[in-house]
Amino acid sequence: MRSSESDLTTRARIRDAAVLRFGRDGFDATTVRGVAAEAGVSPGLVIHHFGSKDGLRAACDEFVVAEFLGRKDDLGGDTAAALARWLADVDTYRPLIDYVARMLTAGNDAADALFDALVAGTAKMVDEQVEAGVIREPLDREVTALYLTMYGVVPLVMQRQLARGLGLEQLSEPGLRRSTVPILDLYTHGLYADDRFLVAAQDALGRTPGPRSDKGKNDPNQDPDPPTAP
Amino acid sequence: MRSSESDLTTRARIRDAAVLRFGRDGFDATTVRGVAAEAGVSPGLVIHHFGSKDGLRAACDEFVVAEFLGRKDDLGGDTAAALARWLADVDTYRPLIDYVARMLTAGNDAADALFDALVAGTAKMVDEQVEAGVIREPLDREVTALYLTMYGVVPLVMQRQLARGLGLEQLSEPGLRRSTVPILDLYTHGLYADDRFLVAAQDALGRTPGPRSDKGKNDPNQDPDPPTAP
DNA sequence: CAGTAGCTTAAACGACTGTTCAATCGTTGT
DNA sequence: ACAACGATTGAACAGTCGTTTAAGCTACTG
Repeated sequence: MRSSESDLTTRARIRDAAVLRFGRDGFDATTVRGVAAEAGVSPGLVIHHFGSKDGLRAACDEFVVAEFLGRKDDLGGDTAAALARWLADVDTYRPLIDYVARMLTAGNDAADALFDALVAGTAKMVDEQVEAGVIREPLDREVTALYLTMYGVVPLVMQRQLARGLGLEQLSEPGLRRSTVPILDLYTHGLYADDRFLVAAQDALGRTPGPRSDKGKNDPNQDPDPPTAP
Repeated sequence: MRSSESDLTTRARIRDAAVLRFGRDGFDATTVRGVAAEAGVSPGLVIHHFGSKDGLRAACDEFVVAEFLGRKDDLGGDTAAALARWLADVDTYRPLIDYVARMLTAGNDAADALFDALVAGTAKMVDEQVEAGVIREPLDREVTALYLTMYGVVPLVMQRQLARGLGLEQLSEPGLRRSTVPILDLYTHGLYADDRFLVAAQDALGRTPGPRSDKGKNDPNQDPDPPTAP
């Protein structure tokens, strides 16, 4: 995904064309013939190099993940930094971003491995920064790291809706810039003015699923995040 | 999506079968023949009732969205409550949940309309609860509502990864229960121990994109959420 | 009872799909 | 120069897809 045109192996050109198409249109909607046309070769050559369409997908998975994790195989490294690096330059990395976004909602083994690496990276970061006093001690580090990871990648997965919500044609760096401060504000001061919801949930869930939840329950104000269920 | 078997119009049975298949396997991977088999009818009948596979999708979109927004067409209503209601009883609503999750990453007009309704509902809730003093005044209500909406639906969109991260086969009510308190903790106390990141970002972005960002920039600790870009 | 309108089916059509295959081209090694 | 081998192509194959069509079935209306 660097040189714009030739001076690349034909195999690499096909792979790049596939990353582009898979990311832009999705795996099912992309045809071998389409990839071949994008790469300027015949359909048969695509199969010759990758065995099958699924083999092509596997090669793309491997390439994009390696590109994303920066080729250093020490998982749990700087995944968040890599994500930020990509998003800071969304126009050049768009094909890779789109591909990763598709992967994260795909549901195959490669996608699972990628997500696990992201969660591991976030968990490592949480541990380090809690140690350093930058982050509060979360009530549940594991679950917190899991949700922080999901919150971190959801702008990729839902980039269409995010761009529309920001009033943009497509995701762009200035658009994302507008998000930075409000999100840091949320992560710094939280959303709620006090801890009444938290206390209510702790009261209701702390004991074995009991009856009396006379406070957290049917107050008209529901929060927009995952459920509570008395 | 209520009665388990018959006493339903054939058209409704086909529609329910389609919601199930579209949600479980995705639109492209679902065949008209598969929907017909699921509903116990012939493929031709599916087309007879809905005109085309895309017509079937449109009917499913309309049905699921109506079911989700509770049939009250006053958009911006209790969408968060509806979401919580579904997730509190994830096993019975799984087909609808899966379908909505697919919609939100689909990229058609119906999906856009659904997401807009969700954002509108969240924005309304933010306004009300800020008024009531339950929620702090966010720095940017619009962007905050947008991200709160995405954070609210990401457990649906990434339910596979969420379930895996929680150590479950598939999303279940007890699993989600474990998430409640840590998330409320995040929304109550925030993540960071102090406001150094927020202040740094405000310093860097407050003025016109200037040079001097001697603090917020290259500190080794990146946060897992969308980018910052000096 | 006759007739008509809609529900339903089985079979087929045409367009696409991933993949195969034989043949050609270009390069390299000897 | 020749042989050998991988790269590459165009055409073809078999399968699946969405959709069409003609015919049968059911149920209600006159």
